[in-house]
Amino acid sequence: MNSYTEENYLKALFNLANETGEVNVNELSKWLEIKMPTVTSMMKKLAEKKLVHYESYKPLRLTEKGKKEAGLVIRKHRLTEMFLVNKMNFGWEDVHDIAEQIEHIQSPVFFEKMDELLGYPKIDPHGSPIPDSNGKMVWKVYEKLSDCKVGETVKLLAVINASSDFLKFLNSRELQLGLKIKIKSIEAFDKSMVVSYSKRQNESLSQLVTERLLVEKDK
Amino acid sequence: MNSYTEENYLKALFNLANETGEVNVNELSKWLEIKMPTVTSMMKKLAEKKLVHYESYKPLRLTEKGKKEAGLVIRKHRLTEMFLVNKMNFGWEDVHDIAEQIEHIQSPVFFEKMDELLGYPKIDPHGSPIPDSNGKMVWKVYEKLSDCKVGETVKLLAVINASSDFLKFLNSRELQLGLKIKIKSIEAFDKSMVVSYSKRQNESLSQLVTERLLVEKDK
DNA sequence: ATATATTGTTAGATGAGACTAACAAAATAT
DNA sequence: ATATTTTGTTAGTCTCATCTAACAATATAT
Repeated sequence: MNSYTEENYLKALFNLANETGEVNVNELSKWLEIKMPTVTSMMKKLAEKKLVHYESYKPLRLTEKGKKEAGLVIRKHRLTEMFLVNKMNFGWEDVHDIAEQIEHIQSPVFFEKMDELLGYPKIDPHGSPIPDSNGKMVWKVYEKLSDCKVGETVKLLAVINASSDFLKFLNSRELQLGLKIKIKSIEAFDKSMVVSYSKRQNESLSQLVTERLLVEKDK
Repeated sequence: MNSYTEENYLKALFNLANETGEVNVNELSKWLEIKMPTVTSMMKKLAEKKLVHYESYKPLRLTEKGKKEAGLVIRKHRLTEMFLVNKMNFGWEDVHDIAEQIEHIQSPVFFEKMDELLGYPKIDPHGSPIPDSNGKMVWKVYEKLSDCKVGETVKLLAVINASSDFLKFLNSRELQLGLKIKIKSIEAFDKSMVVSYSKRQNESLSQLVTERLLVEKDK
């Protein structure tokens, strides 16, 4: 069994991993707001437990075992977010901090029950995939709205870097997952986009917004 | 803010308090399965925080502040148990260990939402009162079934010392809160009772059982 | 290619919450 | 009333997860 703290390191390693699965000590340190020496020593501990590949001065990598256990923590987090939104009527902007705590509850049956009550969801309220009970997660291939072209119509399927403030902004514009968005124009100067969706015509979205919206080309 | 550990001590002090509100170090130590020296030092810490009245070699007593904070932890515990049973379809025998963890979640809004979804319940699934948002709790005056007389008809309103095994036993006899129970006879020898309720006629209940069932005389 | 900046490690300290061993006070039994 | 048992405290140690200070390795810039 991993401690509360260890679970947080595993989750962070998973979330920060680049294409090759590597994470730097410094990155992890900043992300967790924990000083580097503490991170180093925890990495040695996780290496002992065969959860992390650790070599001095080399980037960190989760082992297969580490990936699985990290995936299971993320599963608990995302199931919780989904439960909070769908069963407890929280807004998607309010669930992160609560899920951050509930993800550490030790009770398989508690999360199984959530999963069942939710009807075995595949994605969380922000469109992120929920890992399966083996910790395996598959990201669909989405495109950033910022990479789309004028005239295209796309479907909003996920948001990334979903801070509470960003989500509140989306709420204020009635932007929610599943919406069809039509790109009317793109400002060459600042890459801001004018888009239309549902009853909203010609809303302007800055690049900071459009690069956090993940979409699929409408078929 | 009190730590996870401090919350557990407060809760234990509250639950163990006798009529005068006193608890011995030894009792607390056994209850928490934590050695006495550790308990003593935690009591000094809680005394520093004005949560406990502590004097060497004297019994422990929660301060008013301590009572309130303990009540709030118990409130979170019992709201959680109610939520698990009423909203997540857990059996009353399966909720204690999960609630024991969730009671420490730091998120007032999370528990307010539970309370709201449950319709502001006054008692938990075992019939124990749920403290109000100021930590105040009122026990109704119940009687033990073991103190009732032959011929009386009573209503089952709460269970005490509700271990999972005890609750499973009650399940097996279809004994649940709200039932009307008629006392047919009492065995002088071992104080066991023969009772009838719902479709069950002449079920025999040992004294160990009857003294854990809290009832109200039928009016 | 060397100086500088950044990143990472080692060593040692800290606080929380647990422990054991030893002792002291209070309660109980003879 | 004294001896014994039970309860409670003190002192010191341990582990976990954190920190700072100092140093070492690697990366970057001139």
